[in-house]
Amino acid sequence: MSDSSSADSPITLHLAYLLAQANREINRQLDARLRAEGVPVEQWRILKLLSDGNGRSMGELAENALLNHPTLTKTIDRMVADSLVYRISDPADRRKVLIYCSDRGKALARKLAPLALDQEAHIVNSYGDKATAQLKRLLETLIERAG
Amino acid sequence: MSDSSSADSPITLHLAYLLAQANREINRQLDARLRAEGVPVEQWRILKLLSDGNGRSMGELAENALLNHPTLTKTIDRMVADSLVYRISDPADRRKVLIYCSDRGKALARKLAPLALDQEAHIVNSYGDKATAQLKRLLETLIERAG
DNA sequence: TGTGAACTATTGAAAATTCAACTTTCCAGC
DNA sequence: GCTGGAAAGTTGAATTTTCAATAGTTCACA
Repeated sequence: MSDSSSADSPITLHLAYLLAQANREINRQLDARLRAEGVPVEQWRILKLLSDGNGRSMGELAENALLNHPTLTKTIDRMVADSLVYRISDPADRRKVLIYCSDRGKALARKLAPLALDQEAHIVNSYGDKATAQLKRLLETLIERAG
Repeated sequence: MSDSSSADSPITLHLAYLLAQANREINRQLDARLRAEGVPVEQWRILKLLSDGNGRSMGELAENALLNHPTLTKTIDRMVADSLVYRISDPADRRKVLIYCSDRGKALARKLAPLALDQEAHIVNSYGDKATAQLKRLLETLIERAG
């Protein structure tokens, strides 16, 4: 009988590798569009998260923007310097700092949103409506399980 | 009628975001296991790629290890310092540099492979055999289309 | 055969990220 | 009310990554 337990599959078939590869490619495309407007993807994510719901703590933002705390602190520093967002100490818990989008930040988010949607539309276009929906569903449940 | 074209979906539903999130989570888990052995994921990928086929050029490796050239050069520098791999100028094209795994590197790759497989096994276990296979298939074709 | 364009890899400076330590604030239990 | 431990954010040093420029090879073609 064949011994599949010792047949070590190439890394190109590992789930972790496939995810890294797909992520790299898709985010590279998105980054190219956004950088043409002078905005790195991390900042786009933050702007979009805030326009989905303004006024979030650093911890919440770090979690959702997929950044760890010190990185987020420094990214927010840059965005504050660019007047895209501002900090306000949370009156309900003064350990926390809440981040808000400025008008300038909101305007930028509105300008960038179509770029991101258009990129996704292009993918859906060449990849298929159903396949994309299915992929999203699978990713959502994977994240849910893994988290 | 409802105007779905202007309904801007939250970023948590964007494909690029879902991929980034899933990738972060799965790779975080893998990284935790590998770092316990003192090896960052990038180095694991390189070791595994070389054990799948020894003697690759920097360009080929960069492509497959999902690293850009200068980053790979410096990563290989570290691995050479640790005697995991070595460089040989390609006799057929002296612009190229071929990377080979040392015996030490091969031994490390053999030691690490079960960790990576075991992690995947855990995912398959909680996530389901079919769902995993389906996800992999979708990712493969997405990468193919996007590339 | 020799010249210039394209390709491969590396380098050094600049920028971003990470790690560990630190400050401030909150809260549970005494 | 105090006190000590936990939580939230920030900081500075060290590491890593990135960008732009460089050096060495190869190849097409005049």
